[in-house]
Amino acid sequence: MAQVQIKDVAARAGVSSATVSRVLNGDQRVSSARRERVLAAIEELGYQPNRVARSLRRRYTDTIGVVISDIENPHFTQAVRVIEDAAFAKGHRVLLCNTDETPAKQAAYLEMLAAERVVGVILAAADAADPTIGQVIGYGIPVVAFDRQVDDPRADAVTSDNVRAGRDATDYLLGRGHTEIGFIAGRLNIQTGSDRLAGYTEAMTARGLAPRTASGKFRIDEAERATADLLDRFPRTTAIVVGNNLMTVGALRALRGRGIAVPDAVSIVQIDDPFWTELVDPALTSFAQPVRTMAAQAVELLMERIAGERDVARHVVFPFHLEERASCRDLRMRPIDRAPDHD
Amino acid sequence: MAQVQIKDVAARAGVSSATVSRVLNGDQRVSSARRERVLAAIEELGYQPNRVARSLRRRYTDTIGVVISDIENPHFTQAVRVIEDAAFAKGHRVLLCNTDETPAKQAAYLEMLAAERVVGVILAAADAADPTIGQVIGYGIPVVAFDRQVDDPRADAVTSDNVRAGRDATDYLLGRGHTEIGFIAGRLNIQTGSDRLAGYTEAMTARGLAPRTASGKFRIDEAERATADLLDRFPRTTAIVVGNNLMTVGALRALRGRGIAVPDAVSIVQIDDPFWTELVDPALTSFAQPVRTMAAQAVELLMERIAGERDVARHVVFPFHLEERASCRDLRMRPIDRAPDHD
DNA sequence: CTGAAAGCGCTTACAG
DNA sequence: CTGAAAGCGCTTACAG
Repeated sequence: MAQVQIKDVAARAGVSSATVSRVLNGDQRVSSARRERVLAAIEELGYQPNRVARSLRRRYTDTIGVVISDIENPHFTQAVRVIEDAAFAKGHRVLLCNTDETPAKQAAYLEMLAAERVVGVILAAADAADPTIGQVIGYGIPVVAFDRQVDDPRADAVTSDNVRAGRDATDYLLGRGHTEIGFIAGRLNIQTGSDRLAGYTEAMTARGLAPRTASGKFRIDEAERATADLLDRFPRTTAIVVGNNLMTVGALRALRGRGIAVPDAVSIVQIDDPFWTELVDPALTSFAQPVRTMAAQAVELLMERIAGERDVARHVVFPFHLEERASCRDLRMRPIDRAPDHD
Repeated sequence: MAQVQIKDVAARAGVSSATVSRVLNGDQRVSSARRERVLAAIEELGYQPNRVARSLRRRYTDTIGVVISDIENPHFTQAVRVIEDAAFAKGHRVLLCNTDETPAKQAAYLEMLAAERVVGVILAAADAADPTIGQVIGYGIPVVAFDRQVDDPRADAVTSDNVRAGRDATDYLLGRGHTEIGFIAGRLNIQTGSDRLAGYTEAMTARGLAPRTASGKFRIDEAERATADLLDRFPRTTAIVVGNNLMTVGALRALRGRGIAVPDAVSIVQIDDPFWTELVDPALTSFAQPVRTMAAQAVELLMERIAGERDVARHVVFPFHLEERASCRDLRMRPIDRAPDHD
C-alpha cells in the first residue's frame, strides 16, 4: 500500500536518488559497483518507478492515443491490433478511445489526450472538421488521420482509394450486365461514406444510369432498414453495392427476410473484406483494403513525426483489391430457366 | 506550443493559482465575481489543465486499465465497447491493452498500469497465476477478472458457466442421436478453454463414450488444423462442438476444404455467438453468453471497489443460452436417402 | 473567501 | 562518477 519510491531505493543502496534515476534510465556514468547495489535494492524492494511523476518531469509521456469511431467494426479492430503491437514493440503504450461516430465524443477524447500530453495521436475521425484536431496539433502533438482524411492540412493521413472502390465495384456489376444497381451508403458526413458513394454515382452516370441509394450509416440495423427501403422503391433491382462490412450483415438480413436469393435474384458486392466473409452463403465478392499494412504505415508516419524527422504532411493512399467470390450473377450468361436464344 | 498553465490563467484573472484550481475543481468557496473572471480567462487562453500534474499531486488518476487477451475476438470487442462507454459516462478514461494470450505481455502491461497508478483494472487473463496480478492489487488497485477467473482470491470476477456450456452443447448432440462427437478445444491453460473441455468430457464419459479432442488454441488457423486432424483420427465423426467463435471459422474451413457438408455429414455446435453466425451457411446453433451484460457487471464491480464500498471479493457467474439454428442434424430422424425401416 | 507555500515523485542541469 | 537542489504543473491543508 505504501508504495516504494526512489528515495527508499536510494537509502537502501546507500546512494542518492539521482544515482538511482540514472541507473533506471540507462545513464552510463554510474560506477558498476553502485549500479549493482542499486539494481539489488530495486529487486529487493520491488520498486516500480511512478510513470506519472516521470512524465510530469520530462514533460512528455510515452503514450500514444488511438481514437477510432467504432470498436465493433473488425476493420478498426484489425488496425488497432497492429498499431498496439507496433507501439508496444517501440516502448509505447496505447490509450484507446471509441467515439461511436459521435463528434462530441471525439472532441472530448482529443481534449483528454492533449491534457494527458500524449506523444502522438492516430485518429479515425468521426468529424473531419473538428477544431479540436487543430488544437491537438497546436500543442505539438502529431496527428495521423487513419481511414479518413481530416481537414487540418498539418495532419498526416493513411487512407484507401474509396472513390475508386465505389467505382470499381459498380463497374464490376455493370460489366456483368447489371443496370438496376443500388447502393447502400455509409454516413455521408464521413469520407469513406461519401467517397464510396461518389464512386458509385460516377460509374452509374457515366453509363447514363440514375443512381439509387439508401443510407445504412455504417450500421447493421440501419442497413437492414435501408436495404428494405431500396427494394421497395426499386423492386427491379438486380444488384447492390454495400458500402462497408457491417452494412453487409444488415443487407443480407433484409434480403433473407424477403426470401430474395443471392445471387440468383440479387447480386451483392461488398466494400471491405472481414474474416467471416467467405463463410457466408454465398461467399461474398468483396473489394478489400490492406488494413494491416495501412495501420503499420500509420504507426510509421507517427513515429517519424515523434522523432521530428519530418515536417511536411504526408498522405498515403492504398488501393483496394478485388476478391471475386460467389455473390454476383453474370446476367450476360443465358438464364437457366429460359429456352436458348437462336443465334 | 508554449502551453498555457494555471499561473497564466491566474495572472490574467488577477487571482492566485489556488483560486483557479478551486474553480476548476468545483470548489464552492470562490466568490462568483472571481469565478467569472477565472472562467473568462480560461476561455480566452484556451487553457487545458495538465492531467499528468494533477494525477501526480492527487496521487491517483481517473484512468482504468482494460487488459484483454485478443482484440480481434468479437467477444472481447463487444465487452470493451460496453466498458468504455460506461467508464466514459463516469468520467473515466480507458487504457486498453492487448496481450495476445501471452503471459509475458500481460505481466508487462500490468506493471505499466501499476506504474501509471490507474484506479482499477479489468483483466481477461492470459495467465491466471501471474504474480503481477497480486502486485497490482497490493498497490491498492482493484482488479476485476473478466471472462476468466484469476488465482488471486482478492480479485472480483465475472465469468460464464463454461463447464455447463461444454456439457450442454454435448448433451444437445447426444440428445439428437450423435455419439461420435469431437471437440475443438481452446487453450487449456485458459479457464474458458479447460472448463468447456471439462464439460464436454463430463457429458461424454457420463454416457460411457470416449472423448476425442484436438486443440485449436482459440485461433482460426490452429482450429482449421485441429479439425482436419480430428477428422483424420476419427473419420466416423458425426458432430463437433467448437470451443469458441474464432475456432468455428477454422473448423468450417476445414470441413469445406474436404467437401464435408454441414449438417448433413457433420453437425456443428458453437460455444459463443458472434453477429455473423446467422449468415453462415448453415446458420450455426450456438451457446451464447450475455457479453454486454457481463461487461456492464464488471464495470459495476470495479466502481464499487474504487468507491471503497466493498471489501470482500465477489464472483458473478452468468449462464449461456441456446440459440438453436440449422447446423445440427437429428440422427433419430429417418435418413432421407434410405428406405424406411419397418416397425 | 483567498493566497502563500508545501509537496506529489521523479529527472536533470550544475557543480564538484 | 556523484549528489544537492531545482523544477515539472498542479492541489490542498494552513493561516488569515
